Amino acid sequence: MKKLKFQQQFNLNYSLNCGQTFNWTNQDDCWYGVIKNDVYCLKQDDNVIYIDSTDSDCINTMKKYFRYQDNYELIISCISLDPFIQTAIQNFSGLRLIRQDPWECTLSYLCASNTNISNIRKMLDNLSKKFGNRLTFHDKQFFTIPSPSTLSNAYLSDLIKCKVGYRAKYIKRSAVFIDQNSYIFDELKIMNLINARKKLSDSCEMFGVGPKIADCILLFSHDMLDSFPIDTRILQTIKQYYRYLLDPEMYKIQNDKSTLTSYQYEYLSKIMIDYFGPYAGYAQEFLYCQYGLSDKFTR
DNA sequence: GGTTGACCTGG
DNA sequence: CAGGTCAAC
Repeated sequence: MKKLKFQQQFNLNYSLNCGQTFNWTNQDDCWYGVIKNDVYCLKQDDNVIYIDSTDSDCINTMKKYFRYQDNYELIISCISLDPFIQTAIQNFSGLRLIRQDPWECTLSYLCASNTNISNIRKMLDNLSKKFGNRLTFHDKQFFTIPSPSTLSNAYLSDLIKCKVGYRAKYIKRSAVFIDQNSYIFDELKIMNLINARKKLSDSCEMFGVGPKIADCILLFSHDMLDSFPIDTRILQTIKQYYRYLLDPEMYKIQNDKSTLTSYQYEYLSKIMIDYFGPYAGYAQEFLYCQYGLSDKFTR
């Protein structure tokens, strides 16, 4: 059992359970999860997390994963720009962005289109059980996220057995591409957000990755903290609380079709990033969580 | 270039 | 209807 003490605010439950990552489970008063080829068991007490793991270097892994070096106070003060987000920040104080492995993140969000969080969890779980490696820890079974190489060799029919539906062909094709071109993730890291998003979403090789999923990949696994993914929740939030930021021309976004055209997406993204600044991605995560709260009361 | 409908699956 | 994207107008 090792300890990691955070100097600034940190909340493990919010960070693991806010819809950024989908392969952590809470069992026996402990968060269990797999990163690459290791199992981690995490508990929080005040600003300390207690780590039990198969990874001998787990402290450093956790520091990276939970963005230990981010200046949390500074980031929060930069995005605390209006009463609405201030409320969200208070409600989810200690929520942090997570730095995921690029492929694990890509696979997760390939599963995420037009479905809900519990279903994303199930799809990833099915894929890991069928194609991942089995690990045993604390007398429990865990499975690694399957590699691009494994999934590139998978039959479409076996992917479909994992209940991923029409996403099977996205997963297969993207796995084939990443298996042979894994350097693309390094190329993306030195690009700016606009170009990186374009490269990911325009590439027909990254089949199934549009602008929204591209933004998630860039925010959660490429350190692009200005990325501001716009999903249905965020779109509703913008309509309700940030409409005043939009050009009058763009008011037509009010028509209640839930999906955005790529043009509308890029426009809204620019507006929100201009507003929230270089840490817009943190703002997005607070707004996403806040919507989860208010949704239950207003609908 | 901007719209529209189909799409696996589960609650 | 849910953390969207693709293919056809």
